Amino acid sequence: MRILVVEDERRIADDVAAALADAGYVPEVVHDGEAAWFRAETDDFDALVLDLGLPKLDGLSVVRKLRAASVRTPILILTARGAWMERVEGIDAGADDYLPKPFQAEELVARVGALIRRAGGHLTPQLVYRDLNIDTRRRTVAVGGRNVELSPLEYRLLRYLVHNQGRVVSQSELIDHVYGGDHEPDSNAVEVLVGRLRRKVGAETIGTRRGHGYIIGS
Amino acid sequence: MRILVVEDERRIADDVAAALADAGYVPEVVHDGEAAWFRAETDDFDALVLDLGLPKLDGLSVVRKLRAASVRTPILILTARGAWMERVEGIDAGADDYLPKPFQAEELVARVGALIRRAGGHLTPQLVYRDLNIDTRRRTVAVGGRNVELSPLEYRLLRYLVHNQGRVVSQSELIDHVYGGDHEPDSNAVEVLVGRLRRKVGAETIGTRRGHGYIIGS
DNA sequence: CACGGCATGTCAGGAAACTGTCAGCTTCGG
DNA sequence: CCGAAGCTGACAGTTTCCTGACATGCCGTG
Repeated sequence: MRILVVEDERRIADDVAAALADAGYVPEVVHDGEAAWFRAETDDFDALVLDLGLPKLDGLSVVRKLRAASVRTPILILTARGAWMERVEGIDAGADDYLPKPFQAEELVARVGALIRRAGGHLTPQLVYRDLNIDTRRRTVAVGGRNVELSPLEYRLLRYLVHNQGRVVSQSELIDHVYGGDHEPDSNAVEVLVGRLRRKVGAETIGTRRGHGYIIGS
Repeated sequence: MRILVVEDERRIADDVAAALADAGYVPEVVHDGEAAWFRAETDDFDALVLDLGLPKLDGLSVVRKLRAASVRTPILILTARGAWMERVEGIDAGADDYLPKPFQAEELVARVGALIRRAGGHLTPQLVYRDLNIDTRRRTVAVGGRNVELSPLEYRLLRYLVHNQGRVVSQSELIDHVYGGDHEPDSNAVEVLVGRLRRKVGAETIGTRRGHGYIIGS
């Protein structure tokens, strides 16, 4: 499931993208209205998450232009708290739902899920690699149908690898995405974590590319 | 039977609430459109009584948004005398009936009763998980057929978990939805609450995902 | 008003899980 | 066969969660 996230504030955009990725979606982020319009009209997303205060072309105009162009992708708009005018205008312009800032990442994910379900009747996003299955709603992992208990870090690591399956992921990239960046650089924490994860999901699941990083699904 | 009354004029709101309470309903009063939207979407009422001239978010928008969000609760709108435009718009927006002001309290109660009867099976007043049953109208909880007394917070917590059964719910999400967001961030109130709830409904009902949150229905 | 009861938050102690560090070992590439 | 990279078991510090005890505040009753 691909989601286009349109938000100019870097921090919020990153948070939203991370939360969506958490849930098994594939977010793409752009930072201004023109890019949003171009991407949404050119490509086919399952949903849009759209901030209203945008550079170049404001969010409402994006909604109107897309609807005028018969783009029916469900749109969730983000509005400042109490700016009810914006909400009403947004709905009028053709948005499907709104979420007042500040919001819980979980709530955004839930709303996006609801939008997509309403639009197309799809199910909970699941990440799959062979007989390994990550249910992002339950936050459970099953291998060959058998449930496996993972710690928070193990879960994030596995999710990131499965999400990027077929690609080699370097240790520093993992530190960025699993630990949020700040971590002792010369530490074997990742190696230890990978080891523990392998014991739980099966050693053959995660491959090592000596000197490059780790990979799932060679 | 729970009725959400949305009316900004204090006197009218009180009268309506009193009349409904007399008739055996359980009224809840809010005074602006945003609160109405929040309560009606979050919770499960048997009917809405909705004034049109509201602060923050007008009544018609509330109706439209609720219907857009698939909230099917029957809605009775209150309109000024002779404002037939409003009535048409209200019905168009998805309201089920209207009552021109001024009105007799008895008539309002009668109409509300008719609405609820007409709605019949639309609502989901029962939340169920295994042998645990929540009657949202009576606000009662039964486990294995035996009634269990819950405090207000315990009830809300349980309802939220059952409503989201099969999904891991983080503590911060619970703080948002059970406490309405404002709460000391480093407090173990949620843990204590969960503990007390477990003692009442059976410890095995609520699972802990260490580092992730709580879940019902693993 | 004093009282008790109830709901709920805070705190402290402890158990269990989580995770980083380290040292020694294995494996791989050249 | 060597060195570097990666793996692993053991250990310890930290975090998370649970629980009982206590404090506080509210509310209805006598």
